[in-house]
Amino acid sequence: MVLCYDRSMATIASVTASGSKADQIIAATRSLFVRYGYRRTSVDDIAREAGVAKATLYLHFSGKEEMFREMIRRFQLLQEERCAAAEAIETSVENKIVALIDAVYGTTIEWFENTAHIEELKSVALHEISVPVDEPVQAFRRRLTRMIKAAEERGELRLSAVGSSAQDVAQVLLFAAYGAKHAAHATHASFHAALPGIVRLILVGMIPADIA
Amino acid sequence: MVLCYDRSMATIASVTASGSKADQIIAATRSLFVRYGYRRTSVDDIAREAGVAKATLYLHFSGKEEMFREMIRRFQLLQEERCAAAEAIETSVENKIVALIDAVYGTTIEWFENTAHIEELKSVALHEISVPVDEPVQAFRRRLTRMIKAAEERGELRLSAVGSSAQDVAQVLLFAAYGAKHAAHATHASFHAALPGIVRLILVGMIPADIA
Amino acid sequence: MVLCYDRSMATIASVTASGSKADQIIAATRSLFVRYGYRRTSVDDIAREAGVAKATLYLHFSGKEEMFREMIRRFQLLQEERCAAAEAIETSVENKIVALIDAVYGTTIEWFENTAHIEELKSVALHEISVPVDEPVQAFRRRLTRMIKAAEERGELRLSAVGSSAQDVAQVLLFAAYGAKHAAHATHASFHAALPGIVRLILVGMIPADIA
Amino acid sequence: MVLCYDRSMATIASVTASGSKADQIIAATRSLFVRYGYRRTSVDDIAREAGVAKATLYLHFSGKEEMFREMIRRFQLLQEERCAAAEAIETSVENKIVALIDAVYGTTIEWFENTAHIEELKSVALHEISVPVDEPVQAFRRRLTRMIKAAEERGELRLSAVGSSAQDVAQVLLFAAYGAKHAAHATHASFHAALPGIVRLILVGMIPADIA
DNA sequence: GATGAATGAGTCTTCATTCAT
DNA sequence: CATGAATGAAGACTCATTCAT
Repeated sequence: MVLCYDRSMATIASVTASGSKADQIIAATRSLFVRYGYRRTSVDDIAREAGVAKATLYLHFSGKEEMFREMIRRFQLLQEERCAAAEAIETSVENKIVALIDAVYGTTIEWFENTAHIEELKSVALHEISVPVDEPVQAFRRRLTRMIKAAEERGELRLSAVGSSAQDVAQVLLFAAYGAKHAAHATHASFHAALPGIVRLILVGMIPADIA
Repeated sequence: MVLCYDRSMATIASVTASGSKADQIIAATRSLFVRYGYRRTSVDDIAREAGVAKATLYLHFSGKEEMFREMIRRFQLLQEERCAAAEAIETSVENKIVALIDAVYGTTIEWFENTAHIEELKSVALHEISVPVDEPVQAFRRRLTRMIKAAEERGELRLSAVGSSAQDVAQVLLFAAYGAKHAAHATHASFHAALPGIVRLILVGMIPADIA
Repeated sequence: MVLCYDRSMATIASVTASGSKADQIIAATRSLFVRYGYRRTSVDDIAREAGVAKATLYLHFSGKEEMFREMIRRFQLLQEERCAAAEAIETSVENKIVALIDAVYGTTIEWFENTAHIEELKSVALHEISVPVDEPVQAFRRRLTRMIKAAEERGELRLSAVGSSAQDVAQVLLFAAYGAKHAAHATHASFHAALPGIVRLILVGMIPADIA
Repeated sequence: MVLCYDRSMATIASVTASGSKADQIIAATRSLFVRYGYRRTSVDDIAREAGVAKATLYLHFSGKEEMFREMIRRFQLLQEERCAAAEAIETSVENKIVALIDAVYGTTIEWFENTAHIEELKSVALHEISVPVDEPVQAFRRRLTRMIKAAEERGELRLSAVGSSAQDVAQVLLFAAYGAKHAAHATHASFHAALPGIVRLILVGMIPADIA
């Protein structure tokens, strides 16, 4: 199995490096939101964790919401970078799909440590803070569809064999991967390990005999 | 397509019928938690929505947590009832699988109106209130696996064709359905409509030529 | 030592006998106020302890305050009865004084079981409910003074020996008895046992040699 | 009569001086608890009296209980200081006893303004907040006993004359002083004035003729 | 007479945010 | 830049009392 993305290029550490005060604050924000969720984390907690006075937080960010927004922004930056890397790899379509899903969902698991509060965070982002956390997922779906279409055109996948469109296949892949990400007790490692099998099961009927 | 479960038997209305005060309170609880989540819904809000004084809530329930617990209990009762009905239908394995998934996830979508707060609620249930909301999902997985195994023994599915175990297939079905349930803007209707296609795509390689 | 008062004449049981509903309620009131104090005892608690519905309490009493007033009234009735009995005994002045103090303070200890909440109760009685709980104590002081004066006239006590008035001696006796009553962990029995020694120590300088 | 303790050394003012916010809060706490008792005083009341926002109270103290504890702590500090001063005076045993009692009970009357709520406060301290308010009183009893024993050894008191032990005499002195402190309407001044007479009456039988 | 159900006013406590220094 | 101190608004929960049955 190829290494899906070059971890040295973009790591959590590189995005949360504790250089500036702002970095410390965002690192504290991520850590606490992961552990306790948005609501249960008080601004006091963040200040204590970041080792600064509460008022200092307000020097750098307009409030709790902006700290959250910035934390998400850094996450999406990392995710985006890894996605681009995954698309650039030259390998079989199956491997590329695995790499892309891993870049998106694997990064999510890594950053958010598969926290039980992930969807409280998502819910807050969408409904109270207006961060379009769903947009990257849509982009992901489009990328995946494009990848499958290209493979079909190259003859690497035969969608006609299962009577489904590229959109349908991308959709089901995405659904299954999402489900796997949310399986209880999933870690980045377990997700990483299970992914190829899931992709293979879904694609199995579409791979021409001469390739399989 | 068969009707997955007989809606006249067990509907949300039948479980939240506004007969007693307790029913009114639980109905208000459900409605507000769906709209605003657990934390953002205050006990005052619930009292206002239910049309009773705050103290009355405490006459019927020991606190906010117990209102939540009772709301979940009623949901699980409904879900359980529909699952049993789905398992009892006599039809093709594909239809039965669709019916079972619909009984579990369709009911969830219906009850919680696919709220963006679903996982805040799940998180609160699991971590702060100790309601085992995951247990029914495990039961669901076992039922699904059993169904697939039975179909294989009857020759209705050929797992050997894709080299997967019944557990694997059940797992992927569950992952995909979970993903579909969480798709943005999914409604009970859209989920209901998409489900057969998803199930078919995953099972397509395992259905013997003489049946398909 | 003579028996200070005839217990068969007036006992707590005879005043709180659980005949009527009102009796049950007052018995519950006494028991709970002794155990938890006035504020910490809720009307719910009283209803539960008395085995009646909360609304029933309000049939018999206008509110929590009146239950308290009635409870005090019954206590004072008992105390009064025992005082009269103590005064009627024919014995030495020292014994009579002991008997009188015991009738007042011993009854208090018995009724209120030397509760730590005694003065919260007194404070509530005086300041919020306007029950003159101090009045009986003043009457007691007058009785004691009268007793001492009579003894002096009879030559049984010689106040001139210590240069104090009957009022002064009564006062100090009363102070010391009050202190003994409030000693930590005092029970009715321990108070009863310590009382003669205390009285003797205070009177010792006034007893004529021919009597002592 | 000697001045029992040098008031300029340790006064209520010096302990509650309204320098810091915490001081203001404790001063308000003392004043309100004295006037209304613990339960009847709400945190809102304290905030209003102290002239700060309610949240400010929680900045300085963890809650109502801690405000109470701190108020008691300051009282005990003052009491302790005055006791030490009383013991150091060089004068007759009678005067020293009066001075010591005044340091303990006089300070209590002064600080708590002989409030009717004194024992609700004591009860709350002992039973709900675990402040050992009885311990200083025990220390006081030991000091008093020691003082009497020393006087006996010096021949200043003759306990044999009344057939009592030093403990007994200390006990009765303490009881009587406690009673005087709790006399209705006692003020610090009236207590101060009555104390020497009370002590004298109790000690009168033990003072050798050559001294008296 | 007795009660189950209901409530308005009040309790203590927390939190995101601001401001003078 | 950084902070200690302060706060208004809101949160969950309790209680003595009332009323229709």
